[in-house]
Amino acid sequence: MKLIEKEIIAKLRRRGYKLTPQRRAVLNVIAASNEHLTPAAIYERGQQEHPGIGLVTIYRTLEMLAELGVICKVNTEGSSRSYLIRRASGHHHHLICSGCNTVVDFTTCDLGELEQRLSRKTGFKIEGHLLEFIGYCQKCQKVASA
Amino acid sequence: MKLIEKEIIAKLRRRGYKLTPQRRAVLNVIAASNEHLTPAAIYERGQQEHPGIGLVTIYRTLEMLAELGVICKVNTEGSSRSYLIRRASGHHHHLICSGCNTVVDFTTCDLGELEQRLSRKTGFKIEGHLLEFIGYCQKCQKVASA
DNA sequence: TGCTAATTGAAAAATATTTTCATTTACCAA
DNA sequence: TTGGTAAATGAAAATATTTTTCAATTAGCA
Repeated sequence: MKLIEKEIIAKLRRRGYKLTPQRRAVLNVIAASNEHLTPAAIYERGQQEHPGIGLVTIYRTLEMLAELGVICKVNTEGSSRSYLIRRASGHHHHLICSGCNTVVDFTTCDLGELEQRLSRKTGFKIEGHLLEFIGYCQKCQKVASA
Repeated sequence: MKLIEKEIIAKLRRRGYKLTPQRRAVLNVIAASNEHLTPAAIYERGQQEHPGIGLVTIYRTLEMLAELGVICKVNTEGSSRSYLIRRASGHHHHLICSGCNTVVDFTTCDLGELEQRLSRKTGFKIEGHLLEFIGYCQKCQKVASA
C-alpha cells in the first residue's frame, strides 16, 4: 500500500471512522486516478474492487472523505459533481477543454500576493483556491477549424 | 432600457432567436442581480416580470443565453447550478465563504503571464478563467471561534 | 469470542433537469 | 396591416441525481 493511503487510513481511525472494505475500495479508486471522477464512475470502478458495493455507500464515503479533507469536491460542468484526491492541499489548478471536457492539471501558480491583498481587504480567512482556465485543447482546435 | 440589455437583444436577433416577453423577463432578472442565481430563484423573480412563466422556459432561456455568452454558467456548491450575467467577458473571480456560502466578487487579477505560459506548454487556446478563493468570511470566523 | 455502535444496501423519497407534444406567438413577407 | 410559418411556450411525463429511511450486517474494542 502506498504511503498516501496509509496516512489517510490513519486519519480515518483518528476520527473514529471504521475502515470497511467498501471505504478501502472507494479510496483505491480515487487514489488511482488523476482525473475528476463522478460518483457514478467511482461506483463502476468500485465494483471491481468490491463487487456489490452500493451507490449509496459511494455517496456517503465521498462525503466523509471530503469532510476529512482527503478528497476535494469539484463542482464541474455536467450533470453531476466530481471528486478528486487532494494532493497538494488547498490548491486546484485545471485547464478544461470546452470541446471534449479534457481536464489537464498544472501545479505552478503564484497567487500568494493576491491572496494576501484580498484577505486584508475583505477580512476573509483564505484557506484554498481553485483556478481554472477554460479553452480548447489542440485536438479540438483542429476539429473546429476542419 | 439599459445599454447592456439593448446589446444583448441585438445579439439574440442576430442569431435568429425571437425576443419573447419570457426571455425579456429572464434577462431583466439576471441583469438586475449581482449575485449567482439558481434557475429556481430566477423562476421565482421571473413571476413578477411575467406571471405564468414556466420553469422549463427558464431552463431553456438560460441555456441559450449561456451559449450566446451573455451569461455565465457557474457550477457552484449546492444542489443546483447558478447563472450570472457576464460583465467582463471570460473572467470570473470569487471569494466564497465555506461557512455561509457568501460569494464576493473581485476584479483584479493578473493571470496573463501564467495564461501565456500554459498556452505555450499545453497547446490550449485559452479563452477564459475562473479563480475562486475558498475561506471563511469575518462573520463566520467569529461564529466558529465563539 | 461476544457486544455494540457504526456501516451497509435496498427501496423509497426528494430534487433537479430534460424531453415530448400540442398550442401559442414573434416576426418576416406580401 | 395581415397572414403564414417556424420557433417558442407550458404542462406533464420522463430521466437523472442525491438523500433519507430502515432492517440487517460488521469492524473493532473489551
